Amino acid sequence: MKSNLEDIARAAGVSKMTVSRVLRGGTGFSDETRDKVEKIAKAVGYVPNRLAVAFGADQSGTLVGMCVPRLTSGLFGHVLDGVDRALSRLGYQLMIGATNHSADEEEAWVRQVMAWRPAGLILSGRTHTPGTVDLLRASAAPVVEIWDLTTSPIDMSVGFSHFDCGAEMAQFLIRRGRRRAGFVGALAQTDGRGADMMGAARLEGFEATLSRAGHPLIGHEVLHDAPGFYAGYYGLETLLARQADLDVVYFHNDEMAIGGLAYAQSRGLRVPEDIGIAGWGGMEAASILPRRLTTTVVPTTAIGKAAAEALVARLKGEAGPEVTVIPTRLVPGETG
Amino acid sequence: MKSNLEDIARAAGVSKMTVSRVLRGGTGFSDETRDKVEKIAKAVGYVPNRLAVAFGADQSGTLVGMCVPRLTSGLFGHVLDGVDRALSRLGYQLMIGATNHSADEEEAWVRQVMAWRPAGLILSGRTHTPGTVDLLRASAAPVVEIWDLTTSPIDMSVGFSHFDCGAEMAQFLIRRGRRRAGFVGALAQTDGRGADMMGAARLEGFEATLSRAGHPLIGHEVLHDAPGFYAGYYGLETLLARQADLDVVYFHNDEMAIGGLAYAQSRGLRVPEDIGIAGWGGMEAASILPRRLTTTVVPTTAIGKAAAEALVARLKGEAGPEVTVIPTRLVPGETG
DNA sequence: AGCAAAAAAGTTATCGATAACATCCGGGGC
DNA sequence: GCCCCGGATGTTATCGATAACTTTTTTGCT
Repeated sequence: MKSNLEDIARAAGVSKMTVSRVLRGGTGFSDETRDKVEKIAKAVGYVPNRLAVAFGADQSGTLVGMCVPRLTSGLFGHVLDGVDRALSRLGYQLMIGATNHSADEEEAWVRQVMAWRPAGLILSGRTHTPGTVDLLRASAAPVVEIWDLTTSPIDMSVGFSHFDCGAEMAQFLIRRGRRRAGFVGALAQTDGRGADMMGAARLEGFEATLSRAGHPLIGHEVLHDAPGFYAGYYGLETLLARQADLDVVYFHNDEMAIGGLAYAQSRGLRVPEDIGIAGWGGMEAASILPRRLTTTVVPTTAIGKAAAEALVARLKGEAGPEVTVIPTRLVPGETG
Repeated sequence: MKSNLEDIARAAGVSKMTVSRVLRGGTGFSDETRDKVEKIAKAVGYVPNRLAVAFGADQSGTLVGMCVPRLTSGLFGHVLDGVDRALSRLGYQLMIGATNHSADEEEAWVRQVMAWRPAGLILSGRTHTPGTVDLLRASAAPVVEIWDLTTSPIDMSVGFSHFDCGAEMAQFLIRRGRRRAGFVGALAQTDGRGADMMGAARLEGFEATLSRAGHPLIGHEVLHDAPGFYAGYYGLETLLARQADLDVVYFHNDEMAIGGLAYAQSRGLRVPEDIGIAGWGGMEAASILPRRLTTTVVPTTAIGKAAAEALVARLKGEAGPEVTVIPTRLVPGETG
């Protein structure tokens, strides 16, 4: 059923080349020829073969690969949306993958995708295997690393500093009079190798700033579990069993913070009077809560959009920015 | 930097064909040749060119296109995750797109993707433009329609019946003694053409069952807004302004139901004593609530997995099931 | 009319992998 | 010694679009 340029050319009594020129809207043909070719192309339902075009050019031209840690993350869903809106409007196709927080899975994905000769890639995070870096450097495709900012990106970087997020939250909580802070985090899924803590830089920034202010971190609990509601609930339970005298707890993300909030309520602890709760990420659903969660809002869609735009600029030969900072915003709320 | 079979062949002193045979793990070469070729391929960092393979075969072989209404939807994020896990394990690549609830945008996306000659497609919903259907029928690629079940799918269908979801909820609420039900929904984004109500079949099933039971739907409010927390909040406000005597309200989804819950609380209405609230979808974050939301849980990941498996079965020439029903589950909760 | 210039159209080569077919070579059977 | 067989390897054609180039036709001008 599929027809190609030659079929149309034969039907129109012209050459393939003329058909190609007409359908790409170039010049070098008469109005009469154009009408005839366009009519036939429409009649036979011609669908161009990008495989052939891409193969001939030895690069896909309009294929962009994007890899995120998890497809089920609300935050990355919005990043993906920002990228998709910006790219699809310009005729690019998006090939996606998930690392499940494993650098090895990322390498496997990059290897698969490179076989399609993508025009560009968007990766999440700044930690990659040496094999991944080799693959990327060997190709001419521009790469945007999003989320964690890198001062020395492979190519380009769009995001924010997790360290600064943690530091800012520490400062804020100290200003609000908190003196005995704890932290509840989550481990990324292991993959044989040691598991990294997710958003570890946030804890570092938090801890360093607390120490500098003279009120060091009292305790922390890192769960080996998906960073969701239940991990927050049980994480706070475990942490308080060890350190009952905390006056504020900083959570890995809003879902976990909400879980912590639920635990505090179940124990009869008043928030924020008895204990403060702070999250991170700016989860939409947090607006469910009767009182606004103290958190850091991450402009996810803007990151996706900026990443797509930086990539496209580079693809068009313009000198895109090497590092784009998308500032996060601490939202005071009523729980911290 | 990129090398091809010929480079390796030259270095190894053999022909391209022999290299191809070795790297694909076939037969017809000596151990000595295999070792030499494999060593060189690794040394030069050979990455096969799937563009060339796909082009030669006149179909991509391992490229699957998937289109969802919104990338930011938590439910579809999980569907996407189910599909990705099932497919990436088998070496397929996933090309995604979003319709933003517009059949025309879906057609545009399908047209773009067909140019890549995908091995198969996964679409969401059963409403497509005639142009989309033509494109799909003209290609040999198998198509899985997910989410809404269709009795007459283009090819295959995996999902559940929205009508039945609505009907089941109506039965449940009547059993709980509700007699004056209302509904709050949301319009899909318009695209010039008339906007369809999202999940319209759910309202139909709800309404039909209520009528049959002798307690017809009293009122409904359909907002022209994203189906989120605020739409639920203001939707209930508007509905109650017109019909103050409702004893239960069924919402388009859990986000909206939670918004409705917030409005009820702000008005001093007791839930479920003064008014019942029911949602749909099984949003994870709903577990945040002090009392469990009455809702219908949709097994999103299972739908994605089943869709991927049905597609792969068809691609392997097996006769996959035409229609796969993934049952939803009504969760009673304490709000309805 | 004649001729140059521009417009319209055609030809050829190319991209990488692979199926299908062709060839080469050594060893065993007669 | 010759022939056949089969394992190892090489050769050719192919897929669709397009860049670069060439040829043909038309137009405009004197």
